[in-house]
Amino acid sequence: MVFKPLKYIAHNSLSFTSIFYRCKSMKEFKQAHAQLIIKGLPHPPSSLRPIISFSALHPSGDIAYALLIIFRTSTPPTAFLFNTVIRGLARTRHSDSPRNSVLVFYRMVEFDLAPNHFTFTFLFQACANSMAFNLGQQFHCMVIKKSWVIDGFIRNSIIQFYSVCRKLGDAQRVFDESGELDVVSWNSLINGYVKNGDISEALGMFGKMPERNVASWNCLIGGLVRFDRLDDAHRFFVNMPERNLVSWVVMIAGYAQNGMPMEALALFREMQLLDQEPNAAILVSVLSACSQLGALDHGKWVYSYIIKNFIKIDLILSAALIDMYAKCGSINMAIQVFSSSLEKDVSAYTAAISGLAINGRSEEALRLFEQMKGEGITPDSVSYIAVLCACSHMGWVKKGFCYFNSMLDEHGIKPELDHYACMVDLLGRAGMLEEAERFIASMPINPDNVIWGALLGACRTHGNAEMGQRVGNLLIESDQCHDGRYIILSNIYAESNKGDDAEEVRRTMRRRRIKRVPGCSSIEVDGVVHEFVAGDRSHDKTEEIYSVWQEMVREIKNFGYMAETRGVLFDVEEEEKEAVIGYHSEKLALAFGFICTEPGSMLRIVKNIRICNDCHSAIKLVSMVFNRKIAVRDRKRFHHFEGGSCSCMDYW
DNA sequence: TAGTGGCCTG
Repeated sequence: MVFKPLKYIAHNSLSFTSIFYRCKSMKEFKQAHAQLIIKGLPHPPSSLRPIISFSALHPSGDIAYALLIIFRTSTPPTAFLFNTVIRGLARTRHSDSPRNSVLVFYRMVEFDLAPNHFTFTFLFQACANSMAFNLGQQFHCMVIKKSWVIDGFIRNSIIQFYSVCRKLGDAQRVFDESGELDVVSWNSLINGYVKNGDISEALGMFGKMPERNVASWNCLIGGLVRFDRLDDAHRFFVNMPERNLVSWVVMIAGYAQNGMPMEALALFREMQLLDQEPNAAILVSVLSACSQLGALDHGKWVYSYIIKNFIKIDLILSAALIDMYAKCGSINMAIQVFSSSLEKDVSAYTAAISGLAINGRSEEALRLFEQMKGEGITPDSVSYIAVLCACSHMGWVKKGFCYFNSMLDEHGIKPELDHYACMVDLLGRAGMLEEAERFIASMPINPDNVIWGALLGACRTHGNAEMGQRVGNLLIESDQCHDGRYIILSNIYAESNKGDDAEEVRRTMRRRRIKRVPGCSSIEVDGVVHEFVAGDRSHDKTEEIYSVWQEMVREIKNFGYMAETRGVLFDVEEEEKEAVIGYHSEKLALAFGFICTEPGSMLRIVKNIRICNDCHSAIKLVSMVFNRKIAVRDRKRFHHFEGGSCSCMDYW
């Protein structure tokens, strides 16, 4: 190991103290400390303080080292030093931390050092951070029994502790019994109600607060976001007297995590216009919004912002970047970010594996999965979703089952509903419908509608009307509000020439007032995301879009394009059916892309539902005839069209 | 992000 030489040579303990304060990492720090020891210099209290503070509190610190110094040096320890170690343990959200905090606390007592206000605040924090209810309760009893004066900090730590442990009755009692409450007491309790699922109580308390600070508003906004009340959250956000970085994080992350990526980006833009510097947490949410939208230009901008501003790419940010590039269809860039990360954890690997899988590079995905295991990184339940997804996209049934079985056998990971859904998808796509149904029957947990939905989709793909009808009706009755299942069932009927049954399903849908979520495609041009629905005429360039597409159709018809009208329900002439599917949203987005971009450049389209057969074959031909690379991301995966073929090899 | 410290919001 190579150590950088010390910049300053110290000759007495006091000058060492100033060196300790300048250290940037634990490695550097230990090197300086070693010099002090080698020189045989003493550890006066003034030099012990920075030694313990650094080792116990610095992000690269080493709490065991701090304890070793306390116990091994001849200088008698002080309550401050013990408090610092307890504080360090309380902050680390590690499962051992409360137990270790208590052990350190007992050693402190053994040294005849009396705990003080700081000690208890840190101990309650440790218990809260690790949800150690019994332990925290014992400390609460101890404080009362010893008639310890409970100051504002201790009281608030106790309220916070009970709130975090979801013991709202206890938290409320401490709150009610205290004569002197401050804004932090209110915030802790409000947050307790939010985390406990009681948003109305939280709102009520917020209304009654004698004074509020920015954290009070943030607590409430965070609560509303948790309850999917994004509009209410935004109203509070707009009206709050002042905002801090956390306010922006709460709101932007709220949008990004609730499927409102456009709103997340709009708010991020507002933040920039106000010259507010984003932090890594905000950039992670912005990247997630870019992933959802497939907005590669926005994502690239975030990446260059990170580089330009020397923002540290930690494990979370690195996984977010990999995910963004992969979900925007730029898989090579995703792999580049992955390869250049110095540190890789299971999330980074999983983002890369899943990225390769959805981009049709399943072999590499599985190779990377094996490499990850080879590096000694244990896969988690999410990695297995990515792996099963890779198998499913290629129809690798046998391999899929091998991995599925290895989850429990090799890593003790119990398959969850998502994994079973992947397996049903794998069997269903491969046309093994009977096997898929038997697999569902053999599941040790109750199958949910996602699983039956996967089977229903497969019934349509493989034209099994009998099973489709059975599964479709079961699904529709168990969840009457899901529009997609009605559509698939009616399509199954339509495709097996049962027009009356198909129409009946549509009638039921209308009777139950089920609103159909429209198929919607977006394309990003010059950093602006343009959205289209089927038959959309709302765009400024509508006339041009339609005429360009008609021209393109004429062209590809010369190369054998025939409109695939099998799935179109309406009882109309063939020509009209062509018109219905002729303006699917992805086709409009594609035509718009042709208008606005240079010939030969790549086009990226994102669709909210699965691409239909007709669009798939039309775009294949467009890629060949017009010599364009076109990437279409549908609900499940990417289709990379080039030279007349698709990366999915027509298996999707 | 550590300097005799502590409670609330991500």
